[in-house]
Amino acid sequence: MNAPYHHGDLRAAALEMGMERLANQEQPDLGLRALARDLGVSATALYRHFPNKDALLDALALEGLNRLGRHQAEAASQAGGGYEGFAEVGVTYVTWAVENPALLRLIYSRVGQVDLATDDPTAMGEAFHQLRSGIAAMMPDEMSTDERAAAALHAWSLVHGLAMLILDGQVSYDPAMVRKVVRMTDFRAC
Amino acid sequence: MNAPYHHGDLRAAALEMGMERLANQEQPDLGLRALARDLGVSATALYRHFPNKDALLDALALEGLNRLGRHQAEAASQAGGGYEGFAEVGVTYVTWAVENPALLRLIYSRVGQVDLATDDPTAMGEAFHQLRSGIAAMMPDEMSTDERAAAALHAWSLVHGLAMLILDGQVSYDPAMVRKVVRMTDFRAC
DNA sequence: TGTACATCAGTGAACGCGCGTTCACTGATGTAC
DNA sequence: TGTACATCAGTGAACGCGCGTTCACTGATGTAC
Repeated sequence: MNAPYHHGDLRAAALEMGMERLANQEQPDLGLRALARDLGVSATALYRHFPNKDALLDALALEGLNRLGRHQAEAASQAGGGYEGFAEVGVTYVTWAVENPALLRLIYSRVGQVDLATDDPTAMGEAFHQLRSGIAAMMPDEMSTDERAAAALHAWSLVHGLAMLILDGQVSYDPAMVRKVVRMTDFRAC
Repeated sequence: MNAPYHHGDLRAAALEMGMERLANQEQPDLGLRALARDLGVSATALYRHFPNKDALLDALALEGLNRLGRHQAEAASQAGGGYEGFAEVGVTYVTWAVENPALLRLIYSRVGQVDLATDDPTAMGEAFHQLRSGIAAMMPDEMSTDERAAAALHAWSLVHGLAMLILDGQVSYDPAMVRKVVRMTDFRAC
């Protein structure tokens, strides 16, 4: 656990503590009062930095999505192009999900709803768009735009579904199995 | 809405009303008190039929899983064998999920946790096992047992992931797109 | 340099909410003799 | 046939909980003159 908040940027401290809480949970349930308690601060203090709880959760989800995006981008650059790189990035997605279950759930639960109240309603959509286009960019060159979109959605669905099945306890996490299952998607051959 | 409960089997009425509530929600949040209110019955009355809220939710999840299983089995028998049947069953899974978002979420959220308190803790595991083996049975004959398991997991992950992305509002529901994406998994060719 | 004032991040008390669960109870139904 | 009794599905009141949010407030910090 972090040290309780003393002085400084409470907004940053709240996000940090929130991320830490999420890192130690399976479910993304996060209470504003509980978080304030962790910070050693009154619940109302948080209202100086977030208009309401939703905004706090949105900020956490956005931060999480950015981390995921960075992680994926890094994996993509390290793995190089071609099929090997593509498969590696897919495995990386599942691994990250397994390591950040509550955060992944929070991300996907927050993006769906339209949040016109948030100061930057498009931020998360933007971040997701990057994630998606990152996937699409790894498709074989000879594909048409439509084919790329479908193939990207296929790949995203596969790794996301596999991750969710593992997070929900349907499938035990086995890196070798993940690798094997991900590599069964191969757009070159077919 | 159903008519409020008058007399008869309250347990059955509660399950029915619960299923109806879930059918009209996006999220699987279901309160014991709220359900009792819908039934026109005191909250405590439900304790005559369920030991606690968890048992109620488990019963609903089990019922939902059975419905899903029946739906999948029916689709499998109608679609016939071979690749066409396999792909059709996959599309059916996604369609059912889109039509029963809260119920699907409830199912997957309940199965994970070990519920030793429940009178039949293995019931859901059993039902899921059937779902899984139903998928595995559709794999090409020439596959080894290991290959079948991996291929079944791949197929399950794909449709489940696609369904979740749609339920979470990441991807708009487009039957033609679903069909296209599902059919990109083809274990014959590769 | 000192004083008046605005700003603003924090506080604690309070509101109202819905929840799961417990408790002692009532009243109808069925059964034994 | 009538009476005593057990069973059991329901009731309403109450407990304690944690939550998100509001309100009027305090006290430190910085700035203008």
